[in-house]
Amino acid sequence: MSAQKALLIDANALIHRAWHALPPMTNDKGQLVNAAYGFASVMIKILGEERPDVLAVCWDTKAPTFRHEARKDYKGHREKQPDEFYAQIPFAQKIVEALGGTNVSLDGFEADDLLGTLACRLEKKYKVSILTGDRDAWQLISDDISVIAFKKGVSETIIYTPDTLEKETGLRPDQIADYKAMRGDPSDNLPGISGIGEKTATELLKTYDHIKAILKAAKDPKSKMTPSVRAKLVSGEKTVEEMLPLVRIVTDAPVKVSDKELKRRRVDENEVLEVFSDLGFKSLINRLFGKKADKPEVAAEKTKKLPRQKEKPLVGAAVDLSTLLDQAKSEEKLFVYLPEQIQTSMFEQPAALILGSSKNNFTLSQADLGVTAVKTALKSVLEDDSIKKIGHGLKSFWHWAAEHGFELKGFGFDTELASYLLSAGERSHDLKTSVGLHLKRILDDGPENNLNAIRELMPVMQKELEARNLTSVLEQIELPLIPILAEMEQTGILVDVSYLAKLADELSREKQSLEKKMQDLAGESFNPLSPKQLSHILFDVLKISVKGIKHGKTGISTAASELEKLYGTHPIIELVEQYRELSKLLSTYVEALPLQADKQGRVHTTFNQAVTATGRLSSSDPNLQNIPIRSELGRKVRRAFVSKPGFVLLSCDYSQIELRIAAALAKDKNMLEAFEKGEDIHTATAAKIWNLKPSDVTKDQRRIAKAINFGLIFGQGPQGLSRTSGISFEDAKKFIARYFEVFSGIKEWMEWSKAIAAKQDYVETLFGRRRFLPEIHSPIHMIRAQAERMAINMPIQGTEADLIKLAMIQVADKLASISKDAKMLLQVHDELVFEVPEKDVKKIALPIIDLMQSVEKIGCPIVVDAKFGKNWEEMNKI
DNA sequence: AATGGCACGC
DNA sequence: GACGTACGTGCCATTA
Repeated sequence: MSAQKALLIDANALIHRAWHALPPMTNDKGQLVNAAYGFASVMIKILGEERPDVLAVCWDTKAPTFRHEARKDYKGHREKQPDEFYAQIPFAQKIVEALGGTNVSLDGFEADDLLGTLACRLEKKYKVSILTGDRDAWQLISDDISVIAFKKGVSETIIYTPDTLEKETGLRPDQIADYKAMRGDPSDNLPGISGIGEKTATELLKTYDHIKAILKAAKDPKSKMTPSVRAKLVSGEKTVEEMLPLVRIVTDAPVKVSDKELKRRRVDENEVLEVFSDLGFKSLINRLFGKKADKPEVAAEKTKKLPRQKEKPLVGAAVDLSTLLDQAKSEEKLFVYLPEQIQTSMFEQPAALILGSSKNNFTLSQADLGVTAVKTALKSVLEDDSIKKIGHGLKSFWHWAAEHGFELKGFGFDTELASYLLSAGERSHDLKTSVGLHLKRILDDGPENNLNAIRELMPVMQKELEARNLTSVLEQIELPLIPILAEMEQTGILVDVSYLAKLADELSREKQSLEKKMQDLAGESFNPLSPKQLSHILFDVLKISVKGIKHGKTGISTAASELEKLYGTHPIIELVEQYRELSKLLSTYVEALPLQADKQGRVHTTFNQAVTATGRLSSSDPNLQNIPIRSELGRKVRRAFVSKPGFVLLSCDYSQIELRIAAALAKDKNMLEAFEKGEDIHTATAAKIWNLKPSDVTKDQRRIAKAINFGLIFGQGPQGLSRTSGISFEDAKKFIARYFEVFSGIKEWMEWSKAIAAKQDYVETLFGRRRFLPEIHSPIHMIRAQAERMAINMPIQGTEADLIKLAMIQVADKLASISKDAKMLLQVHDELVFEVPEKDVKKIALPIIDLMQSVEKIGCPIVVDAKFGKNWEEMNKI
């Protein structure tokens, strides 16, 4: 039997947060109830999550505490809140009672001390969690006591155990009081030792373990402390000793309540109903009991005036679950909405689910999900491929389903993806925006309204997709891709955490030595990551010549491309570049990745399917599509991505895919010919430009040809070419002219693409995915030119995206049939990464290569290179 | 919290 | 006469 749970709450912290976080809300009696409302909302949420057996809610009292007596100015500058705030405290206390909890307070002690006392007492019998806003409670943490803290606002929480505390602060719970005594606490008006801040205090505790040892060492002239720190400590000793009893949380306050009294009582629904309806909290009633509130619960003072929903659709009437699921079965479709998707604050519904048929809705509560019969019924529908799911962002729903033990099947329509296909490049494809754009009205808040909006949006969007020939892109590409991406995200990729720790050590040391070298050169200390400070050092202090250097809005640019021009003028330039690279790799990858890994050491990215303007995926949290590869140092980072024992990573990438697509779209004879012969494309290009035999092409000529080939994909001009390949503007112009003579098909296609963009306002990929380019008509040259480059790039990049997405669908299917252990892990635009059993690499790689190459006949041969290895850096060709 | 600058990938 | 290669994400410093 698992241990019983006790939940202790710092009520003052909670209600203060709610008071500040929420706009004024008045109920129908004219009472201000925002703080009580927020308090209740968080209580409900946390009780649902924790389900504690003991619930004690601790309050400060008005009476001065021993701390005030010791220091007259304790918490001296705390702002007094208006009476409307204090009036809500009794409301909150009533709520606690109704929810089966016990209010605890004691004159002369703060809530913290009561938490400490109760935690220590209950720890023997219960797993104790303390919900609080401030860090003082960290000192109470133990193996059996954890602290739940609010992260931002109150919507997210973070749980501290001895381990996580150590990780975040480097300190043990018993060092927290010492820390605070030295550092002080501005919010309590406690001074601490002046000159000892966060860093020094932590360092000292790490070195000397506790305050006594620190003070002792401070008096020892032979100690390793710097003289200034020593001096500060010696003069601050008295303050510290005065502080210590104040910062220590009391664990033996004379609290009278017995353990038995603290046991959570059965919640009397009628009592809750009475308290909440008395306060006017209709939505909370709704949340708890699933009953419908007729009106918005409280008349919030709206800051914005919004037109309301035009008319309430004649759907959405509530029915019971089995009726609804039967309807779904016979209609072969099911509308779904996950309320947490739009959870913007703590005050909305906790995780539950709304289901809909064509005419009815059913709201599933968290509690419903605990019922076996409900789960069974749900499973038969969610896992039925023939019952098509319709929702907004079905990938999230897949994850939700997986967490609850369902394998979601049947992807019928996704309003988010539809919105993306209809207007890729829009910043947001959220439901509110879609409703505004396609239904021409404002979406009212509330999960049911959201589900109803999805139901209303679908036919409208289907028509628009049909009109733009985008139905097949949705049905053949985007919808089937959903479960594949979801599974890749769920699987994650293994990172070698201990290797990264070593690397972090090595790089930090290197970073410090660079810092020192730069300081010596500059003669003063500065932050090389601050463009302002850096440019001051370079151009004012060191007086490096600035000829030909760009001036940005804020001053002289210090971007790498600009610093390159200063190469050789001063040794510091090189160091700055190294320093930047190092910091970037450290902060973005080496230090960040281990924090993102799960217990098995795997990191799970999110593949965003509705972000890019061209149809590509993007990856975030963490972004695994920009793992370094080019520099020596970067490859060290890449090495951290590894396969699990007995497996290897397999990487299959499309070779020169964008250029092949360009050749195919343009039907350019010469370029297609080069690809058909299987020649090295850049050498072949050079050979054709300069009328040479391929074997006579020099390295430099190949390099320039390669630069032009790349430039083509981006719509680059002579200026760009001269910059990227280091040739003169005049030469660049000549080469480009010659290039277009040889590859006249390419030139013609580029002109055609710009023209077609101007004619129809959009361009499209081989599969019909569109990007709208209204700027193509701009009278401003620069804007128009930009749109023209997009008109060239999008069909190429977008076709690539379509191709690899189609390949992923086929490969995922194949993979399932040839190996149950092999997994697809990542997509990096032209590359797919798999984790496969070591012994089966070839058996698996060959069909994958085959599928990727033959996914669509585009009129140009498609070639896939495959490599495998124990990590993502050292890989061998297959 | 939002913005600009910079750096990483394809 | 001017003319800055497409598409992304994340970190840091700065400003508000």
